[in-house]
Amino acid sequence: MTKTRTAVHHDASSSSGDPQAIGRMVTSYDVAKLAGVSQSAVSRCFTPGKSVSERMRTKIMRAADELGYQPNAIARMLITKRSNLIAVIVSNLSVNPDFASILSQHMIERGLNLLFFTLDQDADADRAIQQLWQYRVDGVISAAELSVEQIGVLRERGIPLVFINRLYDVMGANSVGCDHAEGEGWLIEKLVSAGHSRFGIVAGPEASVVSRMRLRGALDKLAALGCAAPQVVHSDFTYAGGREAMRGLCGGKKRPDAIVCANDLMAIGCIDEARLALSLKVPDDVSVVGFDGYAPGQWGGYQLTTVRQPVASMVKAAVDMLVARIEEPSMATEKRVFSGELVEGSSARID
Amino acid sequence: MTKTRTAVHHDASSSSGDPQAIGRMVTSYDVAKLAGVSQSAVSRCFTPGKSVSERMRTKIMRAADELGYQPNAIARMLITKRSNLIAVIVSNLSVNPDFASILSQHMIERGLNLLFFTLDQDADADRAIQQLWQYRVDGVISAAELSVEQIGVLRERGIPLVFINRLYDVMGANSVGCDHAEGEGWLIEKLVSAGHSRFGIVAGPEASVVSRMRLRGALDKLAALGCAAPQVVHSDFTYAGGREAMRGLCGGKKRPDAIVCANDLMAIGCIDEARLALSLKVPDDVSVVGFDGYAPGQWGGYQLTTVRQPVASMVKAAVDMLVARIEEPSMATEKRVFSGELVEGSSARID
DNA sequence: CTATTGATTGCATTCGGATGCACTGATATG
DNA sequence: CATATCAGTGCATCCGAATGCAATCAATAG
Repeated sequence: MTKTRTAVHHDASSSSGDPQAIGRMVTSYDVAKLAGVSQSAVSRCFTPGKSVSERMRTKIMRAADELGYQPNAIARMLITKRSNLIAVIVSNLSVNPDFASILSQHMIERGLNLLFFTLDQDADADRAIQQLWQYRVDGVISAAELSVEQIGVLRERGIPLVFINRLYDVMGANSVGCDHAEGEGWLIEKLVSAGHSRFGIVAGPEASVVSRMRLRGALDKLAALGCAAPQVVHSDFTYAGGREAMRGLCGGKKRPDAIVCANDLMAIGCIDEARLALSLKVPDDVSVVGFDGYAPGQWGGYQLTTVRQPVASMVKAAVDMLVARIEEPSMATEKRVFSGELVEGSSARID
Repeated sequence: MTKTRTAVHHDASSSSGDPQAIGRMVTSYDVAKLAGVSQSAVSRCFTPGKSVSERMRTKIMRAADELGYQPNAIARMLITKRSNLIAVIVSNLSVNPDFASILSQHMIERGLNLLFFTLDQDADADRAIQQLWQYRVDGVISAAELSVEQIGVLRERGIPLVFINRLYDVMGANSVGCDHAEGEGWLIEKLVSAGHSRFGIVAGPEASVVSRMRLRGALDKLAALGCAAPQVVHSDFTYAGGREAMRGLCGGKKRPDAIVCANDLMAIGCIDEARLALSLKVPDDVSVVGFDGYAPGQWGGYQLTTVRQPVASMVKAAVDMLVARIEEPSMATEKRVFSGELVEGSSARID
């Protein structure tokens, strides 16, 4: 039986006059045939940690090289039930551009590959979850918000999940994040102690968890320091949104002397609006602070005072946590919270 | 035999006291058993275009829903030899941040999924190629430069490849790109006809194909218009690199009156350097133009004159071309070149 | 010299869905 | 009424690598 099969394989591969020319895949049987060993031997040879004699290894490797053989990950996945695939979910407005790049490096080091999903519409999340399940990914890293139901689906199916930059209090949702409230508190402290008293806050969308945490941090600190309640407007995390928000905040009679933005991009918008449209000097007339560590915020024209999120540490932690969970599924749910790093730029008057 | 097998499956799944709780996967056999039909029927039911009666379809679908069945893409891939996976290769400095997002949308529409590779080190490219081959991706879109050997490997293995934003003249390399030379020519024309005569060019790295094409376009047009040879410096496509290049160009006695940058980010760096360090007015003292359509370039402070690459069209074309090639592998190699769109901002004096 | 141990190796089976083939009815045609 | 046609269906097999088990063989121990 096995012999027949091997023969068939050989026949097929030797009929190289195949016009389609895509050439039948080289399989472990082909290598086995050429090396004069069994298919099992070839398989073991390509599976780290299996016992193979040196003689056999070199024989097989020579044959494999000659044929250009690479194990078929698909077939391997089917039997081992390990795909070495990690699904990464990002929403279009989320995150840092180099997030994907950093993540990718960590994956490479661990021999994992990235199945990438972006969410533009709400329906996309369900589709993504369906797809990643069909591909039997080993785990999921999400930089986008998911509904409780969606998290539940992953939980039921036993797919390890780690949120990055979103701290959830949903059962089974591991997460890695930045302490938004703490960082926002630092900014407020700095601003208050430098004498600012009329605060304007440009928050993100009401639905954004991240925005809510940052807002809460700011409000709590202001209250703790006995400051007057700030003027709060909600925007959309974009540059244009920041400009518009600034226009709104400075329209009234008592213009704020400090603007606290939920992210750097909006802060940049605020600065541009202040300088270009409102003829205000930053930071002399108004201080502006952001949150994130978005690279353009550090350009010469802005030099934003902000809290930089430790993206590299967060990504590393997320991958570590995910891998740990894959290897030990019963692990307890865990949150890892990193402090941000205060960046004192010249966009705010803080002595 | 089949019955035995089905029975085994059922036994396993009914022993739900399983502590590991990851719960055996639900297979088409389970669904077939519950619906009282054959496994083939279930398979046909989930394969578009196969003939199944309405009665059977509803029966099967009900059973599938009840068990939460989703076909296992891995097993399907193994037999159909179609993974519905597209590898996307980007180098860390390449491209537009929203490139991935746009691409993802097109993929979703076609039922394809994205296997994502970023190249940070040179060795990464070979690793990526090895991996994507192991996963038997249906095709590759590369926004990074690959060596002729690497392209050759893909060709030999019959994996369709489309470059995006890199036009190659290598056999078998399909590509989609922007007409860099043309766009650069437009910019030069505008600048010359507005009276600029002393040109400084900030090119990208010498090795960058894109940079070379843009440089060539500028030089050719300048020569065609009978202008004096410009001063050319090579930089690295970064903000800091742009600033440094500007410092270099303006160090001599005869300062250029127009700076042509190989991308927008460097142009932004040039503008900041001019304004903040050299106390030059842009565009009064010096005009600066870029290339790309990088969003921050359009912020109020910069309003860059540039050529916007039609990213959306390019991505769509790349996906179309790739899909066509997957379906008809013998298709001739093709290049699709899009014209950019001239954006006349206020960073250059062009009347 | 024989028994024991442990490292290699091959065989047969398995993963889960797709599909060629043969078979069943039912409808359409002459 | 006999026959051609065809949509539906089940059976058996296949895709390509991993692995439990048994067999083999060499080396060490007694």
